[in-house]
Amino acid sequence: MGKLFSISNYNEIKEFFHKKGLKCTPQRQAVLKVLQESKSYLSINKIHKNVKELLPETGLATVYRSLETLVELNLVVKVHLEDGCHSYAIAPEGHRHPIVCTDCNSVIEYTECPMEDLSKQISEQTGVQINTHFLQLFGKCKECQA
Amino acid sequence: MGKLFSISNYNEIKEFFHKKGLKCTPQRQAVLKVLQESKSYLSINKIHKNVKELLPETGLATVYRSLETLVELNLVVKVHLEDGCHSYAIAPEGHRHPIVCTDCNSVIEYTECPMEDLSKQISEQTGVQINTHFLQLFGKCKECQA
DNA sequence: GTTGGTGCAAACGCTTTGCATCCAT
DNA sequence: ATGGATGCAAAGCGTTTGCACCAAC
Repeated sequence: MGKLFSISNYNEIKEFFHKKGLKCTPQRQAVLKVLQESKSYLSINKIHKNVKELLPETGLATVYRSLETLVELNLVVKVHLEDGCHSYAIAPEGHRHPIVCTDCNSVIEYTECPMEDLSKQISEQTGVQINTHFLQLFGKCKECQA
Repeated sequence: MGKLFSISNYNEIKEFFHKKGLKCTPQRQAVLKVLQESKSYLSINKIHKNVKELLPETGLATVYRSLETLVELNLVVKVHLEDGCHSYAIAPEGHRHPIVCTDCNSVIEYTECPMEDLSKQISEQTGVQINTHFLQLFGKCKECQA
C-alpha cells in the first residue's frame, strides 16, 4: 500500500510504530495525516469522513481502534468538548491547554501552563497532593469577535 | 406523597420549583436528597440505586430527567471524571473547582478560583476573549496519602 | 380537572467486539 | 508464512423518547 506521507516523515512514523511492535498500516497513517492537517479538534465522524477521502474502504471501527492506539502512543490527544462529545487532535509538544472557540469550534493551543505554580500552592492550602489537572478554556477567537 | 425533607427545607425546595413553574415531585426531592447527603460526585447508576431506597418504584429515565432539570436550575453540577463517565453533585455556592481523589473518588471543593486573574492575562496574550473555563484537579487526598 | 411528571419499554447513537479475511512484516 | 490489523455486522451500553397513566397543582 502506498505511503501517505513524504519519505522523511514516513520513515519517522514507521519507526515510531515499529518501536512499539505495531504495524504501520495505511489506515493508521491516514488518521494521523488527517489530524496533522487539521487545526481544530475533530470528532470521530469527521475523522472517518476525511480518512475515507484518502482510503475509501476504511471502516469506522478501524478509526476507533487507530485513535485508541495513537492516544496510547501519545501522538494524539482526546478532549471533551462542552457538549460532552469526544474530539481528537495531534498531541501538542509539551504541556499545553486548548482554548476552544465556542462560536467556530476552532482551537488555539495555549503554551504556558498556569497550573504549574498553582498546583504546589493548592497542595499546601488543601493538603491534597495534586498530581494532574484538566484545564480547558472557552471563549471567542479573534475572527468571531467581529 | 410524603415529604422527604424536614419542614423548613421542604418549603424552601418546593418554592424553588414553583418559581420556575415546576412541580415538586417526590422523585425530584429524592434525587436532590441523595446528592445533598453525599460527599462525592455520584454516577447516574449510584444515584438511581440510592433513590430507589427512598422510592423503590423510581425509573432510571426519571433520574435522567430529574438531573437534567436540577442542572438547569443550577442546583446540581455535572462533571466529567477521568474515565469520561458523567457524575453529579450538589452545586457548590459560588464558583469553585473540584479536586477529585484518584484513589477513593472523594471530592474536595477548592474555593478560590485561580483562573480569575489568569483569564485576563491569557486574553491579552492570545487575543482570545476567554468567557468560561473548565478546571478539574486530580490527586491524592490526605487519607489516601498514608 | 388540567397539566406536567412518571414508569415502562422501545428506540437511539456512540462505541466495542467477534470473526473471517487481508496484508505488513 | 504468520500474526497483527482490517472490514463488516452484530452486540453492548448509556441515554433519550413515545405513550399511557398518575399525581401535584
